[in-house]
Order: sequence, then structure tokens, then C-alpha cells
Amino acid sequence: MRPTVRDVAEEAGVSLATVDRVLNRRAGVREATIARVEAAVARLGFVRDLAAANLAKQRSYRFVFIIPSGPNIFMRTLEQQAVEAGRRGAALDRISVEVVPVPPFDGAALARALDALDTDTVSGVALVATDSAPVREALSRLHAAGLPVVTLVSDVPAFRRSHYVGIDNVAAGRTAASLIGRFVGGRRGKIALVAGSMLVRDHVERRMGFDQVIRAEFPHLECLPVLEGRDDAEITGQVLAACLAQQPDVVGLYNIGAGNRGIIKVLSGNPAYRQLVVVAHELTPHARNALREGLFDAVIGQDAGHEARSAIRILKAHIDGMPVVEGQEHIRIEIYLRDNLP
Amino acid sequence: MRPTVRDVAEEAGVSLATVDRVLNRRAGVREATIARVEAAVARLGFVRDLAAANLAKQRSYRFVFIIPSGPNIFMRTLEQQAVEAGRRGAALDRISVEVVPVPPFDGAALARALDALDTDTVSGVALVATDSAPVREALSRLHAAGLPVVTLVSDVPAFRRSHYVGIDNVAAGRTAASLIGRFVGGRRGKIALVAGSMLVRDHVERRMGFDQVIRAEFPHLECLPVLEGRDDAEITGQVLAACLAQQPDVVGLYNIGAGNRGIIKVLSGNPAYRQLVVVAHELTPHARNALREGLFDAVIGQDAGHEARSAIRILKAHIDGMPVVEGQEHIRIEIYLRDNLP
DNA sequence: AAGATTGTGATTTACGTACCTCAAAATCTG
DNA sequence: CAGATTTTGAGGTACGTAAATCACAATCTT
Repeated sequence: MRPTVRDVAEEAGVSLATVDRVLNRRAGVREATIARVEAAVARLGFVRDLAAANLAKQRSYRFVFIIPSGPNIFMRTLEQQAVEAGRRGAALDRISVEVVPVPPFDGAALARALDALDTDTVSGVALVATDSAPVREALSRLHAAGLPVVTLVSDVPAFRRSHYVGIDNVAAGRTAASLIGRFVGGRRGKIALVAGSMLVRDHVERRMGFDQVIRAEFPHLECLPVLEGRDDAEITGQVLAACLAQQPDVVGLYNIGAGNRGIIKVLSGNPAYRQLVVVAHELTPHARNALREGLFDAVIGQDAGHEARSAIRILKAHIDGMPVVEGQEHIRIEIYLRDNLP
Repeated sequence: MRPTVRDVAEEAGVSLATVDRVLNRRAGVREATIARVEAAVARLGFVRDLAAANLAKQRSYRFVFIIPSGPNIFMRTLEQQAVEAGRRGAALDRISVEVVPVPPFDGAALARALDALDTDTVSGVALVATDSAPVREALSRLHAAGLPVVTLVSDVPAFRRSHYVGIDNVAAGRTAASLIGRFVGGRRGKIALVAGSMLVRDHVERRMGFDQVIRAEFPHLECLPVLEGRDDAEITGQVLAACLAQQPDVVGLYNIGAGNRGIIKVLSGNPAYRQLVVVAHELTPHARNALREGLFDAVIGQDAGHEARSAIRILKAHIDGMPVVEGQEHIRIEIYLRDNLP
């Protein structure tokens, strides 16, 4: 049988109340006594039964997810997964999840949303970060209030948040470059790059990683300046169409951000574009179709459901003072070809 | 506040004891009363608090993982992850995990191990299945005894087990073929295939998927007969070396099973072999090095930690009568290039 | 109709921890 | 050494469910 607090009390030769004071770091216990209790805990290998503890504590967790609004399908999936994970968590643990939408690429709006949070009733925050000064300040305020903060998908400097949940975007960019470079197969030419905005870290980092590898390993390829599509299918389509019309020797295309629908529309509009090696992000239904039809050659994905669940687990672990299981929370760079579509 | 059994009792106009009988499907309640209680449950949206229930029940879960012994690093990782997940589970839920080693590729031994399980004290079984008649029969016996059974990595026919935790091996084979086909870049030639044994389903399925895609999409490539390395580095190395020495026009290599060490030794022994496009399975330290050095071109992986945790969650869900969260338990086919190594 | 069987209710204890109160003991202060 | 203060002990209640006991009523047997 597992040892209980009673066993610890007996082993340490103190009362149950004292063990309780030590375990819950309440004041009013002499150093020497604390040491005795801790020794007993160690000797018995006592581990607090979290289920029973939470039952007694009647603790509940109120988590807020701040996610960009708009048609970005990945963000919508993330939102939906967060809500669903919350619904499920409500049954087992006492978790509730609320989603607060904010306009995309708008640091000021995000900062306002952060400042509007009631730090007394909210127990943790997960957000897709736009990396700007007001956001960083707002995060510092949350940190000061003792709220755990998790960044999703796109990060901010490490000391502003408790944890980052998302892929390594530099590595994702490198991967995209490697795939395009190898799939192009020795031909020389230019590569078109489309991002949402250079105001979000994830896009900046992907671009960086991409550049690195192209320069180092595929010097016969050349990256064109990054187009900005604001993660909007319309705009993305327009800027890409203009670029392709103007540049004759494009052999590859890397869509760093969202707006795959716009890309697909342009590509399927001109048979010549089928030759292009295309890599995009996020396995949305559109991207999946494009892969199946050979319009896209690879898609780099990340598991929105995993990220939502992971964020919740991490916030909860921070509050409970439990360690985070790194292996479980690491978000992988997924590569999809036509052949491993789930 | 969440409704409790008391609320349900009041709402249904019956006593707590009756509610308890209905909820736990105990005998001695009239149909009409059962219906009334169930209506009340539905009306209030009552969900039993599993933590409290397990606390009261003093229920504990004893899970047995049956994993092939031997030097196969992936299997060793799986074992270690299972033990670790069990250690962690001991604190929260009351989970214990034991690992039973069996000789690899030995259906009779596996069947004996299954039959040796004490179905009274074991609450669930996870196994890496060798697919043979005695194993299928032993699984049927476990099923009859009411034990949930999860297959890991390699499957058996669906009605013999409760759930399969692992990648879609046919798709994995297709993915390998697609990568090799595209990386070869139009050259024509032969592809060497090395598996552990054609007695395990995962290897058979990978091979099938691989063949499919090569035939359909890369007709200029030809698959050589499958070599069997018994997931052993020594043997794998020997059969591969012999094959390569004999076949002059091999352009690609797919290692379906383990024994990457043997492959690497052969490849690094002859500079000419550096030209080969090589795809292997499982991101072991050796495979990782080989990727980094360009000896391997891609590695197809699966997350052993995820699989171990997933198996435990699924077994527990079966016992608790809770639904399985498919999205969470789906094991992805991971593709690793030099650039997205974690 | 007496006895057996079955359905139901009321009540209690238990699980392991948190947290509260009140009193007693130990230690410190002057 | 008295008085003040800090530390410790004893005991209780609570969390939400499981499960047991006992009592009684309703229904069925013969």
C-alpha cells in the first residue's frame, strides 16, 4: 500500500496537523520539525494523492485561450480543440476553458485583451502571441500577478511566459527548404515565399530557417523577397499571382503562413504552375486536397489538438506545482506527403 | 456547481442508495425506478466524479506490457517509457505498470506469456504482437476473461484486441517509397529492402505499402526481394553487404525493421554507398547520427513515449467505461530529415 | 395467510487530503 | 520565573462517491 499522511506523521513522530503544515508550506513549524517530516516523507516515498487532494481542495481551474479571430482555419481548429479539451476536462478535473478572440497581427488589441483579464478569477492564460512591446508589457503584468502564461504556436522572449507550446519554427523553415531543395532535383531557379506578416515570430523564424538551408545546401536556388498575405486567402492569392506573372524562373514556393486557399486557386489556374515544388503549412482540408491532387508536394503541420491539451496540462501543472513531462508536451514538426495523410 | 449524486437522488425522488445502485448497475431496482433515475441524471447533466469514485473504490490498475526482449533500441525505449509513465501514473491515478519481456518473433513464447497472466489481478494488457495462431488464441482467452488488450506497434486482426496503438504501417511504407522515389530524382535502378521478419505484421504491411507506391509512381525503380535481418545489427549487416556486393545498380535502400547499426556499418564502409538514398525506421541515436551525417536521407519514426502513455490511457478508459479521445491517441507517422531532428 | 423473496430507503463508514479550531506544550523575553 | 509568543497536538468537518448494513414494505409462493 502507498503511504498516507498518517504514515508520515507516525514515521516522523509528529501529529497529522504538523505534517499537513509542512506539506502545504504553512507557517508555524520549526525548521527542525520540517526537516524531520521531510525525512519521513523521503524515507517512505510518500507522494501526495492528487486526486484526493483536489477533491478536498475543491480547486477549479479557469483557463483563458486568446486566439486570433478571422478565417484562418488552423486558428479555428485550435479554438475548437481548446473548447473540447475543456469540456472533457470539466468532467475529470475541474477545468473550464474560455476562448477570447482578438484581431490577428494586432499587438495593441492583444495587449488590451490581456489587460482585461481578471487575475483574481482566471487561473491561467494561453495565447497566440503577436510579439510587440505592449504585448510584452502586458505579459509582464500577468507574470507579476502570478498567473502562468503559455504561448501557443508563436513565441515571445522566454522570460515573459512560463512555457511555449508549438513547433520549433526555425527547424520547420529548414525542413521546408530541405524538402523543396531535394524535390526540385538539381534544377536551378527562384523560390517564392509568402508569409502572413513579419510581425509574428513564427513566420520570421520559419523564414530564417528556410534561408539558412537554401543558402548552405542549395546555392543554385534563390529566395525571392517575402510577400505578405496577412494570412488571408484573397490577399495571398493576389500577391502570389502578381509575383509569378512577373518572375519567369520560379521553381519552388513556400507558403510560410496561412491563406492556402489563395495559393491553391492561383496554382490550379495555370497548368504551368503544376511544375512548381510547393510546401505549405498546416494540414487543413484545402491543403489536404492539394496534396492529394499533387498541387502541393509537402505540408508541414502541427497538431492543434495536442497543442490545446498540452497548454492545459502545462498550466495545470504550474498551478499544482507538478513537473511538466517534457516528452509528452513536445510538439513535433509533422511532414505530410500524399502518402502519409491521416 | 456540478450536480452530485445527492442532487440526482433528490431530483429523481429516490434515495441515495437507489441512485448508487442504478449508476453502478447493481441489481435490485425496478425498471421504472431505473428510468426515473436516468432521466434525472440526463436532466441535471450529472457526470460521476471519477477521481472521487476511484478514491472511494480504492480501485487500482495493474497493467502488463509484453515487449520483445533483445537489443532493439526502439523496444527498449518503449519499455522504459512504459515504466516511466507507470511511475508517474502511480501518483495521480493508482496505476502500476509491469513489463514482461518475451523473445522476439516467437509466437509460441508470446502465447505462453499471455496465458501465464493472472487475469484476476491484472487489469489490462498491452503487447507488441507477433501475429500467429497461438497468439490469436491466447488473446481470445484474455478477451473472454474480460481483460482489455491493446496491441502496440504491430497489430493483430481487430476483433482480437480492444485497440491498436501504433502507426498505420501500410502508409508508412508508402511514405518511405515516396521519399525514396523523389529523392532518387529520376535515376533508374533497384531498391534493396531489409526487414526483421515477415512474421510480424508491421513489417509485412510496410513492405506492401512500399511496393504499391513504387509500382504505381516510380516504375523505373525495382524492388529486390526482401532480406531478413531479424532486427539484429549483425545479421542485418551481413545480408545487406552480400546483397549490395552482388547487385551493381542499387540506388535506394529501405530498412523496414530494426538493426540500423548494421546498415550504417555497411554503408559507411564503402564510399560508393554514400550515393544510395536510404530510408529507415525509428529515430534511435544511431539513426540520428546517420541522418546528420547524410548516410540516411530520411527516417520514419513513431513516438514510443506517446504509445506507452496512450496504451495506458486507453486501457484505463476501457476499464472506467469512458470514451477514448481518438485525436489524442492517434499515433502519427513522423518523418525526420536532417533538418527537423528534435 | 404465513413465509419467502425482492425492491427500496435510511444511515453509516471509508477513501486520502485540506483546512479549521481550540487547547496544550515548548520556547523565548525581560 | 512569570508572562508572552511560538510551535505542536488533537480532533473535527468537508469533498463526492462506493459500499455495506439494517429495516421495512411490496410482491410472490405454496
